[in-house]
Amino acid sequence: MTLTLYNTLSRDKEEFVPIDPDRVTMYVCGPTVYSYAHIGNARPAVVFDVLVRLLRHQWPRVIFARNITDIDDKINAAAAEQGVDIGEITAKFEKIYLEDMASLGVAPPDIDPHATDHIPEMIAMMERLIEEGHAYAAEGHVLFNVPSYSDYGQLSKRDQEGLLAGARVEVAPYKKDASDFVLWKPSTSDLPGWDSPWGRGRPGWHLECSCMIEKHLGRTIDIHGGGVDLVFPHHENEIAQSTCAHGGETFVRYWLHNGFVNVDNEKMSKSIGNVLLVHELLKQAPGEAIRLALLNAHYRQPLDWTDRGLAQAKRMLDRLYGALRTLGDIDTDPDAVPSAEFLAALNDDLNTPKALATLFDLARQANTASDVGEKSHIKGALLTSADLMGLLQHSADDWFAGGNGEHDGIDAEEIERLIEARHNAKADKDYAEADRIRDELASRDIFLEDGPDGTKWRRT
RNA sequence: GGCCCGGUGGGAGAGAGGCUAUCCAGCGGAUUGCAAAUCCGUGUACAGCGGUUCGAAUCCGCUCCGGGCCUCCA
Repeated sequence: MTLTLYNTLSRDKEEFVPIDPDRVTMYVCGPTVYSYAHIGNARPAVVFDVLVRLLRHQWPRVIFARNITDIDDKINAAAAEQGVDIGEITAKFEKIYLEDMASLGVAPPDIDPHATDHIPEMIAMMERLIEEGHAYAAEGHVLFNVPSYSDYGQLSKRDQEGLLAGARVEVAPYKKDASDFVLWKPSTSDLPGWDSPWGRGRPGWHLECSCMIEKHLGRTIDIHGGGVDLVFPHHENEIAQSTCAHGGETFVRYWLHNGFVNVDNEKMSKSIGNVLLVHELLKQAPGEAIRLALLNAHYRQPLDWTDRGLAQAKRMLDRLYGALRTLGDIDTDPDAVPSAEFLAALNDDLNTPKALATLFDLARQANTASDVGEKSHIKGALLTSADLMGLLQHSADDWFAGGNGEHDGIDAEEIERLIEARHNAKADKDYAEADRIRDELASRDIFLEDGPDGTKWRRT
C-alpha cells in the first residue's frame, strides 16, 4: 500500500519512497531534559510513534533515532539554581521523560543519541564548515555564515531579506551577517564546557542534530520530524549545516511537522500557568486515553486540549474495550492483519481520526456478529489494527478495572464477593437486596453489567 | 510588515465537486427483574457574500473572525 506524507519542504502530500527500502531512516527531535514533560512534548512523541509502527509494518527494517538534548542554557540555569551538576538534572528528567512516554505507549527509539556524547563530532563538523567557507570563528564563537548557503530558507519559505526585516534580536557585533547563527559559544568557568580549537565552550542548539544524524543514520535520511515551531530556525539551520558539510548532498527527503497543542484555546506557557504535565494528567486518566486524545485530531492540525476532550477519549476507549469484552474468550484469528480500511487511512498522511472511525466500525461488527469464525476474524482485525496506533494494549477486564487512573479502596476480590452475594440474592428473587448491593458498589464507582456470561463490572 | 495555517451539527473531528464519516452528549425504541452494555432509529452542520458548474462544505474571488512562526519553544 502506498504511504503518502505531507512534506513541509514541498507543502504537499507526496508518495513516500525510501532511498533504501531495506533500511528506512527516521529522526525526530527529542526533548531538552530540564523539567517534566508536558502534553505538548507528548504530541510529537506519540504521533511519530504511530508513524514508526506503520513504517515497521510495511518495511522490513526501520531505524528510528530520537535525541536527548542534555546541554542547553535552560539546563544550565536549572543546575545553577539547584546547585547541582547538569548531569543530575538531565539524568533525572530523561528518566522521567521516558517513563511518561512509556505510560502513553510510546516505544523507545532504536537509538537515543545524547548531545554531550557527540562533542568531537560537532567539532569535526565545524572544522569542515570553516574549511569550506560556510562558518567562521569570532571571539570564541563559531558561527554559520547564512549568506554562504544560497538555498537558505527553503524549508520555512523565507528569503534572507525577510529574515533581516523580521530580526527582533540585537545583532551581536562579532557576526558577519545579522542572520548568522551560533554553532559554538564560549563558556565561562562557572558554565559547563568542553575544550575546542576555539577555546573552552559549549555547542549551540542546532548542530547536535546534524552531527547525530550523520553519525547514526547517514548523510541523507528519509524522514525528519518535530513540532511546527522547529521549522524555523532549528530545522532550517540543520539543513544549512548538513548540506554545506556534505558538499550539497540532500539531507532529509521528507520533513514532517506536528501541530501545536493549546490548552483551553490558549498557548501553553509558564506565565499563564497552564502547562499541563504528563505525569499530572496520568492521575486524571489512563495513559492510553491521553494517547487517544492526542490521536483524535490529525497530527498537522492544532489540538485544543480540554478536560472534556480527555474524558471523551476515555469513553471512546470504553466503547472499543467494550467490544473486546463482548468478544470474550473468542480466539483471535492467528492470521489476523489490520483491516484494509484502517491501513488506507493511516497511509493517507497518518489520518488517525479516519483510522479511528474504522476501528469503531469493527467494534460495531464485533457487537453484532454471531458466527464464531466471524468474531475471531473481527477480533484479530481490531487488535492488529489498534496495535498500529498503540491502542487496546490492555485486556478488557484490566481496562474496566482501572477506571480513570488513580482510584481508592475497593479491590477486585471484594467486588467479586459482593457480585456473588448479589447473584445469590437474585436467585432468591430478593431484588431489594440485589439492588442494595448494586447501589453500594455504585457509590464506590463500581458499575455492574449483567450479561449472559455472568456479571461484569467496570470502575469509573 | 513577511511567511503559513484554520473557521464543519450541542461538543470533538474526518472529508475536499454529486455517495450515511465516526465518536461523545441528547432524544425515541428494542433488550433488561431494575440497570448497564449493546442494537435500531433520530439531529434543517459546513463563517459570510459573490462567482465557476447540470451540481459547491469541497474550486475561484472578496469580506469577517481565530491561530502559528519570524533566531528560547514540541
